[in-house]
Amino acid sequence: MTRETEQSICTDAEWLGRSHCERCHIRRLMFFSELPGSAFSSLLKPIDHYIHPPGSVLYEAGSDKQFIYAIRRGMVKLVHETPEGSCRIVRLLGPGAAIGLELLEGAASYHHTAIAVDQVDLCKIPLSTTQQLQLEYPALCNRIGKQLQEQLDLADQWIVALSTGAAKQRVAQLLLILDEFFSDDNDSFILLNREDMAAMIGVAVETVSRMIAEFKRMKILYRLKDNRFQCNATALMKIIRDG
Amino acid sequence: MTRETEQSICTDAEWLGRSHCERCHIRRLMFFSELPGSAFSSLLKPIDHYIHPPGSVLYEAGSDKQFIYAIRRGMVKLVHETPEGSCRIVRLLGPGAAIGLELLEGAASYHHTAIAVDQVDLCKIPLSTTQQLQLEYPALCNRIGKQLQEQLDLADQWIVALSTGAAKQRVAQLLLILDEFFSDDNDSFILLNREDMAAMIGVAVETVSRMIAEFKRMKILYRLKDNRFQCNATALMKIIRDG
DNA sequence: CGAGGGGTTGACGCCGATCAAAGCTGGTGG
DNA sequence: CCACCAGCTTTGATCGGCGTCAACCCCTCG
Repeated sequence: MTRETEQSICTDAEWLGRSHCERCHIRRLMFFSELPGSAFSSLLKPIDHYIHPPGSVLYEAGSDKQFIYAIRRGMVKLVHETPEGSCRIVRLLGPGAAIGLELLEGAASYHHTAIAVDQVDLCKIPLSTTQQLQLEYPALCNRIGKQLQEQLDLADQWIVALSTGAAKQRVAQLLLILDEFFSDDNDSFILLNREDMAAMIGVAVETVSRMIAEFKRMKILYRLKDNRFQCNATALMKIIRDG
Repeated sequence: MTRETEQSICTDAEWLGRSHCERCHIRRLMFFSELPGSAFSSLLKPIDHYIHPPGSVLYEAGSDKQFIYAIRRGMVKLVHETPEGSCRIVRLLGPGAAIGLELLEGAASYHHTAIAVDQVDLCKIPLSTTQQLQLEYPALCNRIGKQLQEQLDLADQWIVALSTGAAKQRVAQLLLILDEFFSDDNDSFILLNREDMAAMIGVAVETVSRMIAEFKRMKILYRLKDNRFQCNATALMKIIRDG
């Protein structure tokens, strides 16, 4: 457990050990919140707990791995890569979200590439384990349905907020999302790099840079420390409304 | 049943009568495909069958109706309207799809406005009926999960294909989608009006018109009869690749 | 100290939004 | 049956926003 504070910069995930779901302190957030603690005693395959450094690939689109992941900490981006090399980020997920759920609905392989944005802490759940639990506890189905519905809502929001309107408005919407869903105790959030932001809203890197720089000059966006930022949500909403 | 061929132009739905799920000839496509025929004998509330003329509103975002709908025939658009009056279409659904599923996952109201694009034929399922069946037949859960996953995949495709790249490429992608998912026996599909297409890909009506007109001149898109069209998929894919 | 990667800024040209006007088409009523 | 109208589509002209290329800055790391 002393490893928890380490963060080596390598592309391999760090194995933190077996997950102890029955005494997981964030289980109510998580995928298995419906289950009794006793459910985990008879699992055929273990659920493991890993830590991934920023930028590491959790899984690749099309690969046929057999794991679902539950995010405990950090941000994960789901990326769609076109054969021509350009890529578009279709979702940004944080603690409590589960990824790779398409495997449960019969997909032969992952539909996206999943990449850690910052340091990510997650539980790796064998597909067969979920299926086993699903048979024993039908209530787990509701949890899966809820996860899917939440991701569907996020995808719709992505279309409406991040893929519509002028570049300035999209950047403003993105900042509001970071502020709302990814801010910590002191209401500050990590400002993603320009490339990621560009891939989220579908504009050029330079355009994002210009908008962010302008927001900084206007004091609508300001640094707290390191790359933690705060924003003036009211001003951003005004920009989204009035253009 | 003689009413089936009628199509009065009014905003009210035409009631066709009780659905007979146990002998529905497209049930394997539908929401209740997992259930035995006997499941429908003890329903507390009826499942009704309606026909809606083009343009009629099936339900409005935010309203708290208590029905889920299964599409039997026709196309339905899910629309997000901004307070400023502009709107964006986030999904286009056809036979076999179910809409209003967010009610099952605890949403207090519909997340979108649903509007019939052409003549739509659907089953109106009371929320309580689905919940009742879900208790009796946990397998229904899988079906719901599958529906949600399919819609999530559609939403992701919407982001990647219809909200990314130049206007010409987006229109090409849209035509490919219409060709793939909404074409009938003779491989022809209904060409949506320019306003709807514009709301799908997030560009101006005039721009869509220019692109469509250009495709017609290039013989990549050609009318079969009325407003049924065919397209040259290979040429469209080339445009998407090369710009 | 130099190299390299990410961020910022400038210059320029093109795509697409906007406004305006002119076809087209189906429906209505005389 | 034809004239007319309303709504949709097409096309043109113009202008601004944004993509592209390039230079430069700043910070980190070797």
